[in-house]
Amino acid sequence: MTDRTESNDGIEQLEVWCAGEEWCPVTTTATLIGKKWHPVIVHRLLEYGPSGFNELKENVDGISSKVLSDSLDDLEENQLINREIINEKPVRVQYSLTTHGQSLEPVIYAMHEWGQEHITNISD
Amino acid sequence: MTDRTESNDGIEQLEVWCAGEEWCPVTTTATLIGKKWHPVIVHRLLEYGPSGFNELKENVDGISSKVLSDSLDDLEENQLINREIINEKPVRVQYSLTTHGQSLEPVIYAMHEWGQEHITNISD
DNA sequence: CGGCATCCACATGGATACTG
DNA sequence: CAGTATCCATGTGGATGCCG
Repeated sequence: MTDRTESNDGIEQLEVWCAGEEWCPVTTTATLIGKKWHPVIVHRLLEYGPSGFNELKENVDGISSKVLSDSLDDLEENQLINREIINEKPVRVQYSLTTHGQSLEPVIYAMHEWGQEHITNISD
Repeated sequence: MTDRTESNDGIEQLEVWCAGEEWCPVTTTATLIGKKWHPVIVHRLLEYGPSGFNELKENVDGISSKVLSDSLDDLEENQLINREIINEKPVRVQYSLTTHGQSLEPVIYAMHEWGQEHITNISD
């Protein structure tokens, strides 16, 4: 399972990132943000900055309250975003990225770039 | 919804990637690979090169046949991977990345890097 | 070896309504 | 404004078995 580096026929130029490791960073990252809406939410927070709930709802292409709520919970649990009540009455909440969340920028950016370059020609 | 660029308080250094656009590349990319196993599968194909089904199954941390099969179908539909029968009897199938799939390398790599840097200190 | 079929539990997601 | 509650349809995932 681990000693397969010699069989990299044809892609030797590719650095073998985690061969022989017990856990895989890609797997773990995918577990955290490998959901349909998570990257989008992070992206919106990166792009528009700290946002309120409905503001986020508007910006994330027609996500429902429930799904957004669930996703935000999930992201907060994983310490990627911050939930802050900035006003009690009327209730005003602000979601922002934690340092952790902000550090995802390269990932999101890579996704964005890839999307721009490679998706239009698939169409559907 | 679109004229919010002036409210980017504090993150002006961030290029606004797709403000005002109808569709969002991040969303579309997330739709394609925003699943728990998809990035991992792509990663394994990047790392180990073309692989057979069970080989892939071994390398993707204990994924079940069904889920792997479904995922491969999905990825193939989206033209990210290639399914090639290289032997009829005994059956020998090889999955490899298409050009499209290979172009995901920066995305996967970004995920890998992020995982390495930021996950160990969350622990759980 | 490379799957697909089946069964079944559970998660996810949308719609709608309602609250403080 | 910021959600939660509820209902319900569909999706997803694991286990197991079987087949060429």
